[in-house]
Amino acid sequence: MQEFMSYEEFLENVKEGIVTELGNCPTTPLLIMLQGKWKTQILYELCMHDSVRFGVLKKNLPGITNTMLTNALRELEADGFIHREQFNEIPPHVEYSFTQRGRDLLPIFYEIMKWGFKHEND
Amino acid sequence: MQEFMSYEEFLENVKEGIVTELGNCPTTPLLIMLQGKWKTQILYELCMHDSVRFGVLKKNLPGITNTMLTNALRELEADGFIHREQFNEIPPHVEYSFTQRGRDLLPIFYEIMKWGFKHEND
DNA sequence: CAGGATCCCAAATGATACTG
DNA sequence: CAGTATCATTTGGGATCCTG
Repeated sequence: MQEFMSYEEFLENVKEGIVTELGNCPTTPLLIMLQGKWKTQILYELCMHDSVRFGVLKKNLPGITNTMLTNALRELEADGFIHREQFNEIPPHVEYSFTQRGRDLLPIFYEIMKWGFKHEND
Repeated sequence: MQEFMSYEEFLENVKEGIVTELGNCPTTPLLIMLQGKWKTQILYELCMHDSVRFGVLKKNLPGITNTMLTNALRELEADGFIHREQFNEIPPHVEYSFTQRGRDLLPIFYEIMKWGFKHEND
């Protein structure tokens, strides 16, 4: 697998307008997949726990409804970011965790947090 | 100004569940500001040009309407990401460009592109 | 416990025509 | 050229009640 350009190369290419060649906005598909009011918060919660249950997510996301949480989880699963494991015990429960595809989002969240930190007083 | 933790520290903190302490999902405010069907595409276009005109944006974003483009630009301006400069010549035109706040989004876009590159064949 | 099924509403998006 | 104004439509989000 070929290496992706470094950030310095990226900046250089942007400066010269070369990045456009990479395609029609390669950022878009991911950003579309992350749209929806709760998805990024859910992913953030998953950053914090190796594995997390439906009920815990609901408790940690104040205001979310069953419907919204279920929909968001289903879509995140369909997009391959998270993994769902069902335990048919008594009482039954479900555990959600990152796939590798999902875990690879961490650098993005890191940069977003970094931005937030730098501009928190703007 | 205090330095933000390194990515290695970030991963370590995530692993230990410490990142939560930083606040209630510091990623959220930014992600909310970037919501809307066209905003990230517009910002991407701005990455490519130091300054870009309304008409050029409209041409490069196939399918966008005047209304949507105007709304998105107004909101991006209100959130401090872009700068609007009006030239009252004949014919009149308007140039949009990044503020520093907007330019600081570049590392995020870089990581998003990197993710897209890694997972383009998933 | 972890949802599924409905129904409803507000907001986001969009098409079209017009203007400083 | 760079928008406004208006109206129509789609979609996301949510409340409530029900179930394997």
